[in-house]
Amino acid sequence: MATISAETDYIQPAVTADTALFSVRGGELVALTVRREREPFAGWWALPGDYIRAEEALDDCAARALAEQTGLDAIYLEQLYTFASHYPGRWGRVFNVAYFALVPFAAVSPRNDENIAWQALSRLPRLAFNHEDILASARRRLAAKIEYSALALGLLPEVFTLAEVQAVYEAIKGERLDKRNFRRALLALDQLEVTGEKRQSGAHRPARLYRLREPSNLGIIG
Amino acid sequence: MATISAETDYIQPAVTADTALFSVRGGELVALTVRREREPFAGWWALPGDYIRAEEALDDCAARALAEQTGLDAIYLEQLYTFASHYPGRWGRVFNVAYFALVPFAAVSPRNDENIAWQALSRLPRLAFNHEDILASARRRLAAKIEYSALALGLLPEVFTLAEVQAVYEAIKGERLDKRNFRRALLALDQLEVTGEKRQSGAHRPARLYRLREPSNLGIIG
DNA sequence: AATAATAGTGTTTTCTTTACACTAAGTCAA
DNA sequence: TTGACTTAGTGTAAAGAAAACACTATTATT
Repeated sequence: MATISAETDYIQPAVTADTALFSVRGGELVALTVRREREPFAGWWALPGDYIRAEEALDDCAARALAEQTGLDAIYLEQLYTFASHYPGRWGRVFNVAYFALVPFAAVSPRNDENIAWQALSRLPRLAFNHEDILASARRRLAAKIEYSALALGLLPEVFTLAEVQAVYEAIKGERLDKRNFRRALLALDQLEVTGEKRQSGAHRPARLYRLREPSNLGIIG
Repeated sequence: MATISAETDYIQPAVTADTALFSVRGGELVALTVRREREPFAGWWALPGDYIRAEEALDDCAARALAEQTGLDAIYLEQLYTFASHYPGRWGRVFNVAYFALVPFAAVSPRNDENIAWQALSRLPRLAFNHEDILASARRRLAAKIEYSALALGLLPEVFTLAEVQAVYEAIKGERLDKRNFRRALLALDQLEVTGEKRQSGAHRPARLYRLREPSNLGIIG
């Protein structure tokens, strides 16, 4: 029987944690990218991420990179998949431990930094490394998860209309939903409450505004 | 804005692919373990796995380790989660990319090697490294996946009775299932066919034997 | 005052899931 | 050879979940 291979045989790769961060802007699903400053792929758009440090936990690395590069803090991150890739020359072997998360659009956009941008998934630019693969994989996971969880509530701003929530779900699932069935199911989650305020957005009846009842445990479901 | 950290800052860890391999023996869920021959944890039971080699893909590494250590070949492996751990001394940082898979019990048991053993999950010995955590995580994934897929059909031998399939599902889910409902749902998957043979196993009516219709695409579902 | 646009609301139908009990076919022992 | 025992095998009814479906309400605009 073969055993654990000889020590000379295994390699010493670099490990990164990279996050596919989703939001919805104008009913369209978007992902956050940051512009790389150094080689390789200097100047390219990439997912926020960093090399892991000695003694650092994977989750912590993903959270730290996100905080450093985007200012986002303390959001729910879920590990997605680990990708192995190989780059010629001195960069060598890289393992990407991919994470994904959802945030309200407003959580990042105020920071008007040219090196951070939301990209619509429907017209994504080329990304550095294998980040396009990571993003595609995260998008599939997102669509699958949303089927059986209240996960997408994490995408919402402070207050919102039910039509806006429906737009988020439709953007993620890529299909139209029935208004009455959607509202019934959403309210049955018992996570929303009415604010009493209304929002006027055109020459028509204004919509009631809602807020999340308990912002704490979102995304844990499922 | 902070950027990708300095090159001196990141570390060069070891990366392994380890597989939680499940089967069912006598209606009980079991996992395959191999005995470690070298330090650290020499003599302990561990999950089959190995350090990844230069240029090797993660999936290939998991498959190779499994083939070398157990003789199993060409089974469906699904990546589960990546764990980071740290061991004092010269072993340093290790990342375990965990996989999980299901096989018919007979696929491994004939090989009567003292250094390979199926362990009942209900009375698992201490395992090397963080392999108990990996196994616990894999068991949760298994239970979740089986809810909405035909995954557990991968656990079956060449031919089998419906009662045996039900025992597999009951072992994984940890609850009793209704015989009629189970059979109806199972046959509705349209993956089984009758062999025409029967199996006598006691002083009672013999059971019809079934086989898988298309052994190829199991586990892909869900 | 009429028009246009989105907000908001229940019921019916269909499908899925669950609960539930008896007959069939074999072995074994008296 | 017959009765007792054991597991195999089968259908239907009820409950619950999901899907289909259309009209009234409220505001701005002209």
